[in-house]
This record gives sequence, structure tokens and C-alpha cells, in this order.
Amino acid sequence: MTTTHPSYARIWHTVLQIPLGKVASYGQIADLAGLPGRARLVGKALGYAPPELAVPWHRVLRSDCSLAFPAGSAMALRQRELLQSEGVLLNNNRVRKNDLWQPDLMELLFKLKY
DNA sequence: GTGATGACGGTTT
DNA sequence: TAAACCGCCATCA
Repeated sequence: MTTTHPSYARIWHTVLQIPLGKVASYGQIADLAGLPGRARLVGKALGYAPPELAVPWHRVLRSDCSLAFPAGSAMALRQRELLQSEGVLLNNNRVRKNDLWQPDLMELLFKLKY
């Protein structure tokens, strides 16, 4: 395809790594995808994400755990519905910090705990 | 080539 | 706690 942006595939692949029932921030996805500081690119990539990949775009939100869409928006309502179907409870337009995906920190916390 | 925009982030009021 | 401000980078007029 003419609009083949290499970084986008990277971003999609990273978003696909988010476990079910967990959420990640745009900045975190950008960082894991090897694109620090390009959080906006993640949003762009999600907009270009083909449905064949089934990218869980709804598991990606802002760094403050709020949805990237204005409350009441059609997309925001859809995202809220998808998250709740996965067990992620939302308070207005925000999710619980407990539902954040923390790959490295989770293992670190496990080691510190024991 | 310049300026404006955006599914963002972090800091400051 | 919420809102405003600035910075960042790719895309578009």
C-alpha cells in the first residue's frame, strides 16, 4: 500500500500485547513501540488500524486514565462499552489505576513483595 | 515553505 | 481536583 508507515505496524503490534481487562496509555504504547515522545502518532496509527488486525484500540487511553474522546461522544460511549465488557469499570470518563497494564512494574512488585 | 491541527504528555496555576 | 499552558512530532491546507 502507498500509505505504508513502518511505525504504525509496530504500534499495532504493541497494542495487541495489552492483556484483556487491562489498559495502557498512548505514551506507554509509544515507548514500548520504540517511539518515545510520539504519543500522538499512536492515536494516528489507531485511526489507520485495519479491522483485520482486531487492534484493541479501546484499551488505549490518556496518561491520566481518561478516554481520549470527549464524554458523551459516540466513540467515547463505544469505548466505555467495550471496556466494561472486558471487566474494566469506568468512573465517568476515567478508569481505575488498578486496571492499568504495567508489564515491568508488575514483576518488580511481585519480587519486592516476596 | 509556513502555519494550523491532532484518538498526547507533563508541568504549572 | 480541574483547567490552562507549553512542548512534541507527523500530517494537511
